[in-house]
Amino acid sequence: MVSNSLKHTGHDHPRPRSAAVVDEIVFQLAQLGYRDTEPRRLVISAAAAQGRPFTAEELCAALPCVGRATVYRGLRLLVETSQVCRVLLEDRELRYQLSHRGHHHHLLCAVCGASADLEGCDVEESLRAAAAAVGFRMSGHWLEVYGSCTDCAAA
Amino acid sequence: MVSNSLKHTGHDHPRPRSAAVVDEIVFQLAQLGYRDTEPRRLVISAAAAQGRPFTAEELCAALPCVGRATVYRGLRLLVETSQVCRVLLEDRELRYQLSHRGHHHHLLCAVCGASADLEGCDVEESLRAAAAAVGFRMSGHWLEVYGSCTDCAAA
DNA sequence: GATTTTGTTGATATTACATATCGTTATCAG
DNA sequence: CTGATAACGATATGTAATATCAACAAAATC
Repeated sequence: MVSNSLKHTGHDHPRPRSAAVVDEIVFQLAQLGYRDTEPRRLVISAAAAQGRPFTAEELCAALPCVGRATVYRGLRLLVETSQVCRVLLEDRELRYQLSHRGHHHHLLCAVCGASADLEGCDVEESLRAAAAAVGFRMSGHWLEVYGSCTDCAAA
Repeated sequence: MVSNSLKHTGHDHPRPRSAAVVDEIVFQLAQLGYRDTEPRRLVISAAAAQGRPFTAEELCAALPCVGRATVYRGLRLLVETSQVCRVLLEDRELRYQLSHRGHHHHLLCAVCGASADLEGCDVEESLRAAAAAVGFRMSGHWLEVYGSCTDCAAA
């Protein structure tokens, strides 16, 4: 049974890295009362296997044996529990990717589609101050940065 | 003829402010080779009449006498020519609003839907530096700030 | 281990939003 | 005025996501 092998945490046979990620997320969900199901594991596994930000449809295509509704529901659940975060492309296409941190921003390569996390940037306070100047009380923000990654900039 | 009265720029009868805005935008479009048509003026006029960020559907509803396709085309033209800018709500709903400036950001009230422009905030350089630290060459960014306006914060 | 409870699944229909098509119409240059 | 062509609009089509609901399976209870 696949789910058994995924639950297995021994070291005798090295498993793909992603399996550990799936186990971890399933565990997090269990803590919140969400069940451990085969289709849900498949969705998580497929999401973890993506090398770059992906769309819901791409996940559906990668999981022909899982119903569309289940993929969408699973993805929404992952977003709600902050296991996956939304990424907005320059052409405003909505994509997703695993998130390992809390609040952060993305650097998106317009050429190859790669994504990197933006570190060491605290716009938070300067935004809050600018908002206050206009009488706004800031509660959140959304930021995406577009450009080209090292490789694509070189080529 | 309505378009004639709109073109009129005399001062004898004070016209609604928005008429001047429409004339200005129509002029800008003419500079770019776009024709001055009645339906297009209606779209621009309706967009200018909105008190807050609006959706394409809202414009369609406000303009029952103009075809949907025309409203969508007009809106897209206005975005392409930077006369109108896109606003992304927290629930990722896409809205529009007249833009009087070049690049700027929006403060969006989650309660009443009001929007204000964010001034005196230059995240540009700090973002560029943070991106460069990861090897990215930044070409642009998208930022929306959410919160509550003065009135809604008080209530 | 069997049974009950209830969250979950998935085929399908439906909704919402946006664009494509294409014959007709209106604008504007000459 | 007249012709070339941009623009219009009714409609069809496409796309993305959700709603429905009977059947199912995971976890709890007995």
